[in-house]
Amino acid sequence: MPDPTLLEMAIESAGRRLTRPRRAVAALIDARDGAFSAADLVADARGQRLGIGRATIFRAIELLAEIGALERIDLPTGDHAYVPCGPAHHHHVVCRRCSRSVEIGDLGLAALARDIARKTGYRIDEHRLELFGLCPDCRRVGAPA
Amino acid sequence: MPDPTLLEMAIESAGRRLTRPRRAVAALIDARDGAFSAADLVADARGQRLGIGRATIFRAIELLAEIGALERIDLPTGDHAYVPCGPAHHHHVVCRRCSRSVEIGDLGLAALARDIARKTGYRIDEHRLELFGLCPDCRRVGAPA
DNA sequence: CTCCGATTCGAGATCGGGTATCATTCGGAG
DNA sequence: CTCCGAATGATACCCGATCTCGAATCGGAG
Repeated sequence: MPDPTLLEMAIESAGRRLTRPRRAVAALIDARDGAFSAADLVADARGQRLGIGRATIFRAIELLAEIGALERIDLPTGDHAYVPCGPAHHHHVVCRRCSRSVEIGDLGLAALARDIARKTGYRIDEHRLELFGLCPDCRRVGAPA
Repeated sequence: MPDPTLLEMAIESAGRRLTRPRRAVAALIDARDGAFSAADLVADARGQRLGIGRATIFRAIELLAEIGALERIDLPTGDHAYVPCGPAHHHHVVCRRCSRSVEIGDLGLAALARDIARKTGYRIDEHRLELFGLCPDCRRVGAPA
């Protein structure tokens, strides 16, 4: 197994077993380069006749999300998708056509959250910012939708 | 029908029929004062022996969301919930204990989005910011969780 | 007020993402 | 190499949400 991927290393350094099915799921995710749904991975696995069980794929996604190598985002449609990402606090910009996403840093949001906390009296524990649009490639190629 | 509620007026002014089941759903929502799930409304309706069909409740929610009187938010758990709200662009702060929510204005987010667009090259069409925490009441009452 | 067509409803089937169960297999520490 | 708990996979199941379709309702025209 040359060239252990980032996802594989993340699993290992989290002290979880690096099993064949998990490697396979990691490979599927790497092959995707963008946000994907659980159903996408299930379809990919079936298409490649990997003998990966449906439940295993969901469990692998759950695991990767737990260790912070994956994050669930909520599409404007209400569907769930997942994006691979690093451990630091950040947010995502997702292309609504090709699903490629980039991470962006905090960008002053923490300060904004504090501001909101002060104004509303709420204690803010958690926030989520998601941005959707067209990536540079899709802007060029497609109609400006 | 004295005292037409905001939700009912929203339906009417959108040119949609103001039917009895829709009024009933609007009343259920008004009685809730906070974020709720579709399942909550279904349970409420059953509890009150309103003869409202399941599908009708979902359709009413969909309608209210379409006309902007309701907005779907995505809880950190991945579940969907809905909050009644006005038509202007805004975001929500939701109490994770009692589900009461307050709207907050744009607060410079549009500018932030423009900034992000410039940095990433994406064309940002849509963004969503959701904040979760404890409302003032729940801060006082409960343990500081 | 009455009538009529379009809209909306209600009941139930169905769909699809996600989870639970459980016997079997596997990773990897020792 | 052995061994045991973690992980797997097949399957059944759960539940939120949607689809279908005949029946009931709404509300504007007359």
